Order: sequence, then C-alpha cells, then structure tokens
Amino acid sequence: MPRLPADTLAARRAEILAAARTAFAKFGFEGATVRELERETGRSRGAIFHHFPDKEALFLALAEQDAANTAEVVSNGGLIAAMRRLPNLDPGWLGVNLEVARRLRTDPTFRADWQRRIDAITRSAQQRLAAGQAAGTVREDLPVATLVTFLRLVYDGLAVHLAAGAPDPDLEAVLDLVEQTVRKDGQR
Amino acid sequence: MPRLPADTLAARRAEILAAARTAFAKFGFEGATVRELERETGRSRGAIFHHFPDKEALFLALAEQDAANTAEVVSNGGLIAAMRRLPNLDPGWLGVNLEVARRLRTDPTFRADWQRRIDAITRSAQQRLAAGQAAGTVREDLPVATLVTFLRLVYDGLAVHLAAGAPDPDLEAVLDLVEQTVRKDGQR
Amino acid sequence: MPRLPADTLAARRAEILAAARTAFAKFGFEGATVRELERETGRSRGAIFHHFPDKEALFLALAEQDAANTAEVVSNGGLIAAMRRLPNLDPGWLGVNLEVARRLRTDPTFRADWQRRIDAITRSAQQRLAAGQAAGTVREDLPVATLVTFLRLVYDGLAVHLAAGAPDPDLEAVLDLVEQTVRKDGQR
Amino acid sequence: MPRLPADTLAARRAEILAAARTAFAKFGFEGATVRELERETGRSRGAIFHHFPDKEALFLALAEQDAANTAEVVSNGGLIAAMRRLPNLDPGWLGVNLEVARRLRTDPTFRADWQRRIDAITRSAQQRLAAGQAAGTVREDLPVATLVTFLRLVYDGLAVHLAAGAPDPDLEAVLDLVEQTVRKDGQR
DNA sequence: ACTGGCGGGACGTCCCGTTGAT
DNA sequence: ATCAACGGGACGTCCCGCCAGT
Repeated sequence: MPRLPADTLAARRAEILAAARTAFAKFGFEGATVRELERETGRSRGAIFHHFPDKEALFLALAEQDAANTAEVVSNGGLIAAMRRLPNLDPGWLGVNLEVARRLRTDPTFRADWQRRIDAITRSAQQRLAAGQAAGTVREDLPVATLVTFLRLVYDGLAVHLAAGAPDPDLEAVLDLVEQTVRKDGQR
Repeated sequence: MPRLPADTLAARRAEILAAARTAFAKFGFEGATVRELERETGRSRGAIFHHFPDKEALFLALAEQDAANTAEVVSNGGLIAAMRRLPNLDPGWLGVNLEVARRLRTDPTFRADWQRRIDAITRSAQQRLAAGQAAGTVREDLPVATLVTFLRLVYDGLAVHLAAGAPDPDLEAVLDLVEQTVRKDGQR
Repeated sequence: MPRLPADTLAARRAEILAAARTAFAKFGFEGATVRELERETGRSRGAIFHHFPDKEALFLALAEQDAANTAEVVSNGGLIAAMRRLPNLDPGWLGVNLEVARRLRTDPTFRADWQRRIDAITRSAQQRLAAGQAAGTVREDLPVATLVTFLRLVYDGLAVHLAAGAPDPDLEAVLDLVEQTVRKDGQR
Repeated sequence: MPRLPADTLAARRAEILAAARTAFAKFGFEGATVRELERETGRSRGAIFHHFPDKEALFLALAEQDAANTAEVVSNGGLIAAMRRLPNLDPGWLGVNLEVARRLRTDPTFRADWQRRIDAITRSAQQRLAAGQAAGTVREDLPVATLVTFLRLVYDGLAVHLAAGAPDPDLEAVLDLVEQTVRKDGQR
C-alpha cells in the first residue's frame, strides 16, 4: 500500500494500541506474546512493528495514554474525582496500570521517564488542594504534601484492587470517607 | 539414594526458597530465569525441580509465606501495624506481589485459592476493629467493613509505592493521618 | 505513469547498482539488508524492486559487470595485467566475489551460467599466451592450459588476499615472479 | 541425561562439529540456518547450543580445527605439500575455508584472532624455505618472504578453485610448476 | 515511476521442564 | 538427592518481496 492519509494511519495506530491494551491487560507485558498481539490486533507482525519499533514502544505508548488521561482528570477534578472514575474504566486500562507499576521496579530507564509524569500529576493535585485550603474547603492542619501522598496511596491501592478484579461494594462509602478526611469540615 | 532426614530436607527447601525470593525480587517472575535461580541457589536445575514442580510453585510458595506473615502481623497489631512494617521489607519483593494481582485477574483457580487468604486477613482486621469500637478507641459512625476496605486500600497503595521505589518522606505523617481517620477521637 | 526516456531509466538502474555495490562490499550479500540498500541508494524498497526482481538479481548484475570488466582487461592485457589491477579495486567488493564461489558449489544452474564467463576469460588468456609462445616471449615447455590454470590460481588467490584486507608489501615482487614464471627467458 | 564421561561428551561435540561442517560448507555461515544444523546434526537446538554458546562459536571451532590441521601439514611438509593435500580433502573443509575468508572481511574481531593463525603458518613456511635455501634446494635470488607470499597466493587460489567445485585436470602439472618455481634448480 | 504499509516466515536465542545416569 | 544433556517450543526481531495506491 502506498502513502496513506495521515488520519488513516493514525486510526490504524490507534486500533493496534487498543488491541494491545487488551492483550497487555490480560497477560501482562511479558505474557502478551507477539503472537497474541497479532491475534488480538488482527494484524501481522510486520504491520505491528511497522507502526511501533518494538513491543516496549507499544507498551509505553499505552502507558503514556493512561498517564495523560489521568493527568487531565486530576487537573480538572482532583485525585478523588480520578478515584471515582476508576471503577468505570475499561478493565484493560487498570491492567496496564498494574503492568506499569511492575515495570517501574525493574527498568530504571522507564522509571526515570515515568517519574516526570507522576510528578506532574502530583503537582497538579497539590495546586488543587492548596486552592481548596485557600477557599476553606480543605483542612489546614496538615501540609498539602502529606494530603497528596495520602490520596495517591489510596488511588494506587484502589487501582490495584480494581485491577485484581475485586468488586468492592463499600467503594462509595470508602471514597466518601477519604473525601471527608481531607475536607475541612469532615464530620464524624 | 541417601534419603536425608526430614529437617535437612526442609532446610534445603527453605534455602532454595530464600534464594528464589532474592531472584524474583531482583528480576520479577518472568525475568528470574531458571538459570538465574540456579546461580542464586547454587543448586542445579534438577535439584530445584526436585523440590518444586515448577517455577510457578516456587513463586506461590513464597507468596504464601508472605500472606501468612502478613496475616500474623495483622492479627497481632492490625492493618496499620502491618503498614508500618512494609517499609522495612525488601521493596523488590513487594513489587513481585504485583504479579499476584495480575494473576488474580486472569486465573480464576488461583483467585479462589488466594481469596481465602485475603478473607482471613480481612476477618482478622475486622475483629480487631470491632474490638476497638467496643473499647471506645475506634470510630463507630462507619461499619467496620468500610474501615477495613479503607485500610486495605491504603495498605495496597503503600505496597505499590514502596515497590516502585518511591522514598516517601511524608510516610509517617500519612500513616498517622490514616490512624487518626479510624480512631474515635481523631483530632484535626 | 510518466514512462521515462530509456537512458534516464538506465541511469537510474546504474545508480542503484553502484549503491548496491557499496552496500554489498561493506556488509556482504546477506549482511546488506534491503533496508540498507534503501539507505544507500536513497530510493525506496519499491523503486529497487521495480528495477530488479530481487536482491539476488541485483547482486548477480554486479557480479556480471565485474566479470565483463575482468574479461576485457584479460583480453587486452592478459591475466597478469588483471592481477596488477586488483589492488586498485574495492577490497570489500573482492570479498563479495567469494559469495560467487560458494554459489558455484551449490547452485548448478548458476554454475552453468557462470562457467561461460570463466570460459571466455580462460579462452582469451589462452589465446594471449599462445600468441606469446609464437612470439617467443612465453615459455613453450608447458602447455598453455597449464599456464592459464596456474595464472588463474594466482589471480584468485590474490583476490582472496586483498579481500581479506592483507596489505602485502611483497606484492610487486610476487607478481614479477609470477610473470617470470611464464616468460620464456625467466631468469633466476 | 546425567553427567557423561568426558570422552562421550567429546564424541558428541565432534559429531555436532562434523555435521555443522557439512551444513556450513553447503550453505555458508548465514545460509546454514539453525534449523538446518538441527537436521544435519540430528540433534535439537537445545543439544547443539548446550555444547556451543552460539552459531558463531560452532563456526569458529570448525575454523580452528582447519587452521590447526593446515598448520601441522605446513609445518611437516611445507605449503606445497599442503596444496597437494587439498584435492583429497572433504569438500566441506574447503567450503568452510571459503566461509572463513568471507568473514575475515566483515568481522574485525574475527580477523584479529585469525591473523595469529595465519602468521603462525606463514612463519612455519618461512622457516622451511630458509632451511631449504641453506640446504641448497630452494632458490636464493628471492627473499623467503616473497616466496612464501607467492605460495600462499597459490594455496588460497587453489582452495577457492576446489571449493568452487572446479575439477582441474592440470592440477598436478600446475603444482609441479609451482614447486619448480621455488626450487633452486627449477628447469625449463 | 515510485511509495510504503503490510504479510508472513524464518532467524538465532533462550527458556523451562523431563529424564537417564550417577 | 542431585546433576546436566537434551527436547522442543516460542520468544522478539527483522527481513524480503508484494501490491494497492498515489
């Protein structure tokens, strides 16, 4: 095939990404064999690796999509909003998230790159909380850094729970508890 | 063949397990090749597979050790005590536990087996909290189930954070915050 | 499509051939990937395969160029003149000719085709030597066939040496020796 | 299978080497696919790469065998004796020889390693010729270095010819000519 | 005339687990 | 109980050539 219009190409790329997400979520990075990627994308090795230099690049592209999404939600609605969104997400998204965490451990290059994204999200959350303190909605007896760390802990824990497939009936109540914990007027 | 006394045999098994833990922590499940396990254990392929049917069994045996340890700590000191213990553990191994999470999603057999361990820990935590409520140290405006879910979320989130290698200076403050959140007289 | 004038087309073909020669010389036949040929020719996959059915054809076309050149040199100046020319050629390409030797062993079709070219060179050399005998400059105690075989052996040996990159300071002296060996009045 | 006696292992290794020689001779280094090596050796990938770290090592082991053989023949009987031996050799031997020459070009590491062997053979040939000069059987009007270069050229040329499968009826006569060329009393 | 997306098939490597031999 | 020789499969990569499209 010849030079295709840019949007067609982008669509093709997106298709492959979506299918790869499913595969990575189901089997993990190592477990998602190229053969499996072929099956899931419906395209050949040649096609896949025409669009991405290798499996790693495919994975990183997915991780970046996720990070960007999360960053936007956090920036718009804060970390708790991001938590409330988690259960409604494509379970594949969570699985890939899990894979990211796993790879952070063993791949220092990836870790360095990833840290920038985490930092961006953290900063964004801090700004929101500081603004909340100024507006009198967020408790002021603790530094925002501590509150953000707390929220990130809960966020990641929730992501793991959902990724592991645990259906949590208490979820709403727990998120309410978390929210109260950071509010100024959190009642008991 | 020189059937060894049962305790020697158990010791051998334990040696292999310990070495395997190191290897898994360093390289992850898939990254810890059998060759690496040989190097780390100082024993040959045959010896390893004599004591464990396959790599997976080795991994699960380790995961079970962990689950048992955690269960004991939770039973003695509660989930928050378990959290305070986490930073002292090998972060590499904490990361490996993420492999468990993925397996939970995709392997129903494993999930059923593992759920029993989680349930045990959950139940134990619930009992402690209920006792706390009776003793007037734990808030009573929320069901213990909600509190336990909350604590488990934080626990898992903390494990992920530590596994990812993020050194968190706020950690103590955050754990204090978590503790206050479940206490009856949590001050602001 | 804009069918180009025949000479433009031939020039394009020649360009590709020249670039391919460079690539083959640098990396050998198998080492010169089509991607590398693209890079070196500055043309796309499609363009290359538009002019040549496959990589093999490209290679053989180059080999035939060489054979023709050599045939002409031999015809004009004899095998020893051809030897004296060898050091000025691209050693890389000389090495690639070793690929021809292997192909000769294992591909009977190719061998039959190639033999014609060798025969032409051999015949031409024989004629020159016979003429030399008639003129009294070439020794007559041995049949020309033997002398030609001798010279071809040295020629090929020299090609291998140069291809292997051995810079031989003795070269001139050796070629003088070879020349004396076939001359009538070869002095000691 | 367990630890085998050393000689059994050596025999196994030798079997693999012999079969690999055939494959390399027929298809060249790159052309001798691992699948082909499996077929020819009658052993599995696992077995082959248990004895040799990779294809390269297998090839180098063969090349070293050849170099050692040649070195011994040259050391005992000189380069011309080595030439006379060439036509009687396993054609595979020659094919591998050809592959060595091809790889000298593109692999500098291999080249450096190989040069030592060539030097050893060259030195050995020089000593023989010097001794011949002292004994009055080798011509003294040319330095031994030149004579050795000459002989090596012919040797390599002959190897290529035979490897290419050219049946040379003149061979004996040519070798006689070569021998006369280096003898003191070479008659015309 | 030329492009490049793509198929699909090996490639060499390596890995896990079996098994016969100590 | 332990060892290592081995089978055999699958891995990610990459390569060549086709052909639909410009």
